[in-house]
Formats: sequence, C-alpha cells, structure tokens
Amino acid sequence: MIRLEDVAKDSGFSRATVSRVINDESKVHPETAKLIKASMEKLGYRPNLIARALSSGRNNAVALLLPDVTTFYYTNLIRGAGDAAEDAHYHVITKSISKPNQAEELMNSNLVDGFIIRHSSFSERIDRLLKNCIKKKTPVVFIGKPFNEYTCPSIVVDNVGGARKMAHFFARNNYRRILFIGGRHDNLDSNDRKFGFRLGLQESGFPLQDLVEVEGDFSRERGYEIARTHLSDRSFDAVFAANDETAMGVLLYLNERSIRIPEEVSVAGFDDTFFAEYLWPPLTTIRQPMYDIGHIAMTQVLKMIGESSPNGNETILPTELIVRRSCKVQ
Amino acid sequence: MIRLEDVAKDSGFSRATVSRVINDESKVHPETAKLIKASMEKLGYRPNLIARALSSGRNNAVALLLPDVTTFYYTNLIRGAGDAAEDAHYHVITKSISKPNQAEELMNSNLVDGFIIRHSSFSERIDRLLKNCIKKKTPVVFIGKPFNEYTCPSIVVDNVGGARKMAHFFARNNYRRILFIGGRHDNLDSNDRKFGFRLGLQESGFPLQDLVEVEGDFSRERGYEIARTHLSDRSFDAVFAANDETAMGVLLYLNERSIRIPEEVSVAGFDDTFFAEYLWPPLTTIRQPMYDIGHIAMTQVLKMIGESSPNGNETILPTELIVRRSCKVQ
DNA sequence: GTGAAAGCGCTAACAG
DNA sequence: CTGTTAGCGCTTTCAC
Repeated sequence: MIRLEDVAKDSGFSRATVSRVINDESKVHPETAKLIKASMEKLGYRPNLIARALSSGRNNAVALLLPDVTTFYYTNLIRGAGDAAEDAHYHVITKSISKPNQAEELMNSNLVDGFIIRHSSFSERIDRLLKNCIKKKTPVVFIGKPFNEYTCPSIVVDNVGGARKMAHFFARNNYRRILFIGGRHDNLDSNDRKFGFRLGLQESGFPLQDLVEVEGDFSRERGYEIARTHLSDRSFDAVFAANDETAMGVLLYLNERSIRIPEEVSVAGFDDTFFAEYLWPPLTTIRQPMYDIGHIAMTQVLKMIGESSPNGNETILPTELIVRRSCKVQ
Repeated sequence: MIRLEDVAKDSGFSRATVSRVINDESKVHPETAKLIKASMEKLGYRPNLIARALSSGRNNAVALLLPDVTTFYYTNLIRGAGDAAEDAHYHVITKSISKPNQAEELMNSNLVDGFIIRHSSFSERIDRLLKNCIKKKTPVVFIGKPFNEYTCPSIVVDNVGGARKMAHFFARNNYRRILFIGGRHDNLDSNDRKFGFRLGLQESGFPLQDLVEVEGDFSRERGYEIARTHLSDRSFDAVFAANDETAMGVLLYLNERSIRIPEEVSVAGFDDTFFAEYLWPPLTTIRQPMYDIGHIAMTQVLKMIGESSPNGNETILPTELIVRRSCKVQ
C-alpha cells in the first residue's frame, strides 16, 4: 500500500503539503502541486478513506434506510440516490430498517455523515432513529410523510393528487360500482391515496356511500385473495388498488376466471412499476417519480452535510395518470 | 461522543482491557468484564467503527459488485448476501459495476475487506478489478462463470441443467416448431442456457436444424419486438426465452394479438422472477436460487477474510423446472 | 506557501 | 489477567 508519506518522501515535500494537494489545491504553489501529482501518479497513490474519515471526522458516506431494500419497488429510488451521491464522491450504505440492529448500529458507529430514511407507516423504531439523529445533529432527510413532532426535510409524492386524478378518471368514464383496495390501515401512502380518491370522487358527484373499501397489504397474494372474495360475482365494474402489486393479483384472478378486463371490470393501480405496462391487460396507474425522490433526497442530505443548516422544508413531487387498456374508456 | 477512553476512566481499567471486553471477552476476568460492561451501558458507549478499522486493518465491510444494482433481478441475491453478512456483523456496500469510478475507487480505498463480483459477460473492467484483487490478495468471490485464467471461488447456477430440463419438457410435450430467444451473444448465462437447451433437445431426438435461435438482450422490449417479427404468422408452437423478462414481452405481444397461450403457442422463461407466477398466463420457467447464491457467496468471502485461505473452488447450485399454464401439457 | 507536530479512537504486541 | 506503549494513515492547527 502506498501511503501519503510515500508520496511525500518521493516528491520531497511534507505530508501536509501532499494532503493539501489532495484536498484543496488552491493553497499550494502550482508547480509544487504538479510535482506532487506526478509523484502520486507514479506511485499509484490512493488515499485511505478510513484514515481520512478518522482524521477529518467526515466519512463521505450516507446511509439510506428503507423498509425493505430487497424489493423492486425501491430500485429506481436507490439508483437516483446513488447517482446523486456519486457526483459528490459519496458512498451509499443501503439498509433495511426491518433489520433492527443494523440500522441502529450504523447510527451509533460513526460510519456515515447523514441519513435518508424512508418510512411508510409510523413505527417506534424509526421514531427512535430519528430522535437520535436530531439529538446528535446528524443530517437526516425523510422520504414520506413526516411524523408530526419533528422537523427535518422530507420528500413526499403527491399521493392525494394522484389518487384524485384517478377518481376523476373513474368518474369521467362512469364507473358506478367501485372497489378500493388499500394497503394496511396504518400505511400512510395508502391512506393518502384513499383520501385523494374519495376527495376526487366526491368532487365528481359520485355517491361516496357506494364506494366499497377493503384493507389489503400491498401484496400480489392479497390482491388475488380480495379479488376472489369480492369480484367473483361481478358486483363491481371498477377496482382501484392502492399499488400495482395488488392490482397484479387482481388481474391474475380476473384472467383466471375469464372475467373480461376492462369490459366487465376496469382495474387500476398506483406506482407505475416496471411491469405495469407488461401486465395483461396493460395496467392503468399513477406514475410517481421514484428516481427523482432518491436523487432529491440525496442532494438534500449532502447539502445539509456541507452546510450543517437545519432546513426543515417539505418537497412534494408530482404524480401522473397513465391510462392503459385495463380501464374502459368511453 | 463516548470513547473507549471514557469507559476506561469510568470503570477504572485500561483502554486495552475495555477493548478486550468488546472483542474477546474470554481473555478477561469475568468480574472485570461485568464492571466494564456496566460502565459501557451507563455511558451508552458505541465503538467507533472507523477507528477500529484503521487500527485493526479490518473494516467489517464487503463490497458487492453487480452489473446493475437497480434491477429487481438481484434483489433476492442482495438479501441473501445481506443476511449472511448481518450474522457476522459485516456491512455490505453494493455497487453497480457499470459505474466505473465507483467500483475501482472502492477497491483502492481500503474500505472493504473483500469483494463479491457478479458478472454475466466478459468485460475488461471486471477483468481488471479481479486482477487487482488477486494482486492485493484481497478475498474475492465470483458469481457466475469464472474467467479461465484466474482462480477464485465462484458460485454458479446450473444453467445448462436447467435449460436441459426445459428441453426435455418441450420434447415430452411434442413441441415441434421451437423458437429460442437468447440474451446478447456474449452473455455467459444465456449461452449456457442455449447450450443446455440444445443438448436436451438432442437427447430427446429433436432435429436441431429445426430449432430457430435469435439473439435478444434480456429485455421486455426486445422480447416483444422479437415476438412481433417471429410469432405473428403462427410459425412456432413454442418459445423458450432465456430469461423471464423476455418471456414477459413475448406474452404481451401474443395477448395483444389474441394468439392463444398455450393453445397456439407455449411460452417459457428462465429465472422464476417474482412476477412469473402473476403473468398471464402464469409462466413456465426455471427457478434459480438467487437468495442462496447471495448467501453462499457472502459466507464464502467471510470465510476467506477470516482464514485468508485461497480456496479456489466452484459451487454449482441446482435449478428447478416450474411448470405453469403458459405451456401446453399433453 | 510549506513544514512540524499533534491527534482522530481504536487495537495489538509486549511486558508484567 | 491487565496495563503500557506504539502505532493505523490521514488532516489540521500553528508556526515559520
């Protein structure tokens, strides 16, 4: 391993000067810098990031805490965050919050300069993590609806607006018997989507008492199950699932039973995940900008790390209605 | 921040002893350990992992380098690796190899103790990374077919065997006009699958000259495109796509054209990704144990990190035929 | 503009 | 079993 000291010896300058060349060239004579750079090049010097971190207190790493890393749902978010980090030469350590020790260990071990925390429902653990961050003045950005009590920047998508658009679309096409399949009752996204959907229906003059709402869990399996119990007798002519996965399960059931989509039942989802377009029939859904969410969140923490300013604002990202063949259009 | 030294002062023992309690309690008097632990608890001490890494030379982190982190294809692999790492209190830094600087920077900056590298085709960059690892004697495990020249442990799935099973299944059901859609010509997995498929057909007495093979790129879009150019005139009664995504595109095209699956065309894929079961019709495919791949690879590097033994063997994991309704069964 | 020297918080010989 | 003493490789005052 080539150390800073080796470069110093080789170039004839001190470690301090070499360090300066690496970190802030402006404070060093151009000629000196040139010589030192040549030396680094010659020896193939690479800074030891661990040593730098210990010495400087900056780790050039941020943690991205997700409910579950291992789901396709967050892939674009992760990509967005990664791209933003790369530009700043930061590393991203992605962890599932579901693994309790891991996330807290990370927080206590001085491995990262900041956190991005995604949550979809209130949880003690996340609450604790967050309090911890704030206590230590560690920069943290929320992805999702912020918990009331604290102030930290948050990035949210316009769930209400998206579902509202879907409601207007449903109403415009005269769907009469509508089934809404939500996520778990404590899922904040799902609840916002439900709220927006009801709002939109109401605005369109749809009699809300005719809307049937059931609780799901955002899974394909549950979507299938609910379709089985609610759609076999053709008592609905449209279903809005609060996420695409659930809709995927619904489509499977309907296809299995040869219930024609969208002639007999229109189906819509939320997310516009990568497979939505390739389902049969292609799924009408609400697109949310996952890549941007990740990118903006990362940009935000990096800014906070740089400036150490509190900056407690909320960024709301737009959603978009994507109409495909799973919905009957008049 | 509470440091080791604070615990030492508080408990009245030396830093060394406190360190021992943390790392290898066996060498310390039980009573002493108890006192020190109480002190740590009281002060809320958390080891600074950066300092530990610099001092010990071990980082308790391994890098997982994937062609593209941000695809659902690797989610289970990532999960498997993560679970294995967690048990050993290791962190995983997951990076896309496609980002050139990132991966090499990681390798040169002493941030990780070992590497897991997944590749699906030969590339200069991976070759360079690998040579680098070997030169530095950094533990590294391959996921995929090893490049000939080097020896490092590798984990591969039985692509040949899986595709062979599919061929037998095709032959058993008397498919006569078969289309094979591969990945890119240099994709090692795809080529093994093609090889196994041909092998299996041959074994079953299928006249290989009747097999039509086209090159795809593992994408849904390309699958759709190839279906459009090859399946519109019903000149095939079965297609085997070398991955599920391609099959997904094929299904979409056939459904759009109302070509009946499997009555007119049987379709099969490879991977058994999470959506395979939920496509229409549910997709016949070959399951590969992605979770296990990640878990075994991580276990393997951790072992190498512990023992610093070379250990140049190859692990081959089995694949399994999953028959679903996209294929006509006699 | 450059160098000397003091750490960052921890581990790891080496003594005792 | 426990303490002393050097560092790990880098950054960062503080002088010059």
